[in-house]
Amino acid sequence: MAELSEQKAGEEKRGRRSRKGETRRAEILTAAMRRFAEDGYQNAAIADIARDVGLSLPGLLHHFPTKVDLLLAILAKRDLDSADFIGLHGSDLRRLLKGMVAIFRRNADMIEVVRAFAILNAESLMKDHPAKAWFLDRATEMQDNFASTFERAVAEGSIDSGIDGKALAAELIAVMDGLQMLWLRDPDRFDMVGGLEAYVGRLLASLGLEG
Amino acid sequence: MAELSEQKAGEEKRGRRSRKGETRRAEILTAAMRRFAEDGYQNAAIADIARDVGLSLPGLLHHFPTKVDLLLAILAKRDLDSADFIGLHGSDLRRLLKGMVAIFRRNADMIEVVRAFAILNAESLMKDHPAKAWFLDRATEMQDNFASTFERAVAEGSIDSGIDGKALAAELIAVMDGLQMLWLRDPDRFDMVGGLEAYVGRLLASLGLEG
DNA sequence: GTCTATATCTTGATAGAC
DNA sequence: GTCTATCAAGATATAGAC
Repeated sequence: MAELSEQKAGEEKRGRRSRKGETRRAEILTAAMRRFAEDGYQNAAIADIARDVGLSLPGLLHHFPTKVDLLLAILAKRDLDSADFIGLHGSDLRRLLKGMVAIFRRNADMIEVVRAFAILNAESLMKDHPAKAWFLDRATEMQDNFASTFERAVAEGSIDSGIDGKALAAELIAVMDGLQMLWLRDPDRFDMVGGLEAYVGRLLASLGLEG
Repeated sequence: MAELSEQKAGEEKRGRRSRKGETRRAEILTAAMRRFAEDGYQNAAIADIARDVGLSLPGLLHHFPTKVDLLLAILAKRDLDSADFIGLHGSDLRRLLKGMVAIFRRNADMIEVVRAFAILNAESLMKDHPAKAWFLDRATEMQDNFASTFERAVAEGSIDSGIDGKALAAELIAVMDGLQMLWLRDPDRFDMVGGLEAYVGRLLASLGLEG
């Protein structure tokens, strides 16, 4: 939260002064994400990222003073790009689940981005990782959103009152994360979208919502 | 495969000469796993591992000449320890699924080991990671085992012939991996075992195998 | 089997010129 | 905004003594 507003303030300040500066920043972020997707954050060398965009290392550090700043900028950008998911917040259960399948379908064409965030997500489990808090917050928020959608469905009587919304929310996240990992390991042979579709279909059926 | 037999040959050779040498090796492997669980393979410093067992860095390198050797020894040990899972191979579907829950229950008391392998598993997605092949092989094998159990159940007529064994096998692995990740991020608040139990229960019910 | 000392490499970051 | 030059730290690995 604090990082996000700081970041936005920084962007505005620079944006006012130079349009080309913003382009550079965006180029760097794209290159960084690609490197993080291949080597993870800790193992990627910012000197390589600099060379990818035709800069020297100090040239890159002029835009992002430290490696951590670069990482946090990527996470902040992701927060802004997550508007599509936020749009699903408040939908009914069926719509939410179908929406997640749609997001997966779109993600299947953005393997670099998916890979970067899957790697960073796992990496953030490590001790003292600078993205630890961000991924924890994001996971908690997603879980709460899903849980409240399940619970709303119970309250409206559209699904059985015996179900555990929090547990199903966690399971859904687990399935999505797990399917992504399998897909990343073998993108050509594994059908991530079909996998989620099958799971969601069976889940809806078992909740009596299919037809 | 090649690494494993090489490793076993090495162990036999040393084992014949000194029993205390084997103890040292085991100590080092335990310490290494703990470090890898915290920092990952790439980020962990073997000098720290050496200090954990009261050795200097060259002292450790006498037992494992390179860092990669240390990693491969851990993976080879894991292969030997996986006997419990192999015992489930060939069981019927119901027994296999209940067996996986039992393994999860036992794993819930071994968080360091689970964390180490979850971290290494994710890390192995990275480019040129030395454990890449091992984790790919292991995932493929598990998937094949699960799939053939599902397919056997179909052949025996105990479940519907419309089901896709390979897809369900992948889904099961995804759920287990995903639940593990959620648990590792928040071990006190998240019930990994209960999560898998709920999933398996619903899966069996939807296949008409509960009661 | 274990140590001290050292070589070598890589990395993130700074100083200061242009 | 970008560069050259440089630094300081940390890592793996080796040499050689005990």
